[in-house]
Amino acid sequence: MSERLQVPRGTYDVLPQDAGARAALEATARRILEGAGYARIETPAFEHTEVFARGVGASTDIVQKEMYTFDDGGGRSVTLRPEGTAPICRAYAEHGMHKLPQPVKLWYLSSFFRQEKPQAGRFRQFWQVGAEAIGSDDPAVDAESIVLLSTLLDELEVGGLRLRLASLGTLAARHAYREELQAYLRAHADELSADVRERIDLNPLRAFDSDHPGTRAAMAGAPLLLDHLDADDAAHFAAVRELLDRAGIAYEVDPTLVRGLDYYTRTVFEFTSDALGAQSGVGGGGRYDGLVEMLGGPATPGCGWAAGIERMLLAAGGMPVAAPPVDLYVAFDDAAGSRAAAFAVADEARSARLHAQLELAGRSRKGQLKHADRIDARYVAVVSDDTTVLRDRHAGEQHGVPTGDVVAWILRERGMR
RNA sequence: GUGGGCGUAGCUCAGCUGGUAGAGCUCCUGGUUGUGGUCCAGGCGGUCGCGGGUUCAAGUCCCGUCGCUCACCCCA
Repeated sequence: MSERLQVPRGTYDVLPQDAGARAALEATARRILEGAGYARIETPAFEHTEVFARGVGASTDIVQKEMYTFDDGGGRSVTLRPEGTAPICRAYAEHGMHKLPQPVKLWYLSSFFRQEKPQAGRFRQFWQVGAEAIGSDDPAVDAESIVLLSTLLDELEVGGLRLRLASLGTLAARHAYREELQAYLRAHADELSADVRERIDLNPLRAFDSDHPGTRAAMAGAPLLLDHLDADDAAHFAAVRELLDRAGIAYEVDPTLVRGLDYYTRTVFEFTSDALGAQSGVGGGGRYDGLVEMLGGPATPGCGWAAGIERMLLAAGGMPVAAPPVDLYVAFDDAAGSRAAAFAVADEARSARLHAQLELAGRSRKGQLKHADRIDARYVAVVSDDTTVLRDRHAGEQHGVPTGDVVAWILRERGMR
């Protein structure tokens, strides 16, 4: 035997026993999002690398070290999509969707790829459901986005949820703040942990999350981005909060909430679950008012979110999904040469829209009946050329039926029930 | 990239101080039963992750390596 192959690191097979829960999640997402007027979109699994380099931001971890980038064979650099928002904004610009009624509301359920070291709730190919509303800067868009994700998580019974909310202001305000924070950190460098000190240039905001005592003390006096919003951004944030309050959505304002993609402006939010391990984020998103323009489209506001399928399923616990009912299981005696007759019965049953399964494993009579029990078939037909023994497993009775009449007999019985 | 834990049948796992592999479940067959479920018997299935080393002898000890997993970082 050759060496046994296995899936690449960070990927997994969705086996039949797990497919039901995923299908149920997809159905729930579809109902909620399409009910709110979102239409499904599917973009390619890979894009020109430029889409992410410009959209997600060249300085982010995603672009710097997590992308699967390769030559497409013709000298162009392409990248397996690491996230969904930039490709959708690329599509919005490419197809001139600014001429449609605004905002254009789109949802997706797709797989994404990041070259990270896998751990609980983190994979190299992972699935996200997401929603984007592009073309309006109304605070109601932000609030509606959050409410939709909140509804989805509630309906999926994702446990231990917490919602954190912040506003990043405009890109300009954010960059100005970043420099101010870096200056503050450098001024207090001797009070900070080595870890935080090393990251002043790369990720100064992380200093807020440190549990190092000296760092915590120093950060108590650090400037906060929320205090630096201009009047429009502050008003926008206040409006979003008011709508959430009226909708009865519980949240906490977290001035240190950062998201690792450069395109966010104004509102950002994240749902976490304490039912997960270290990767506690189940879903999050925010507003990205400059993104469409960065990708070559007209200046267009937008807002959206994405939630991890694996993490939602993990935090929701496995909800068992019933197997589809089997109406008829067609058994036969191969030694008696009844295979062809049985094959015809199964075929006819399926034409009549019955869920029918044919014996395919050469089982003994006992094995066939055991299998009928295992798949919980309503009827078992033991077929021979002329006469079939048709057993109603629920009623516990059986009849001899001419083989040609088996399907008609079942349909008639079912009509009478 | 760094660190912790783990790698024995499809699954869950036993194999004590080294002596050339076991159980339960699953699947299949036969018997029993009311033609299923129960019960009994049998069968399929493993180069003990891989490669070296020590030894008369290694799943069991030593070294290396690969894989899985959890955590750091970051994110969904």
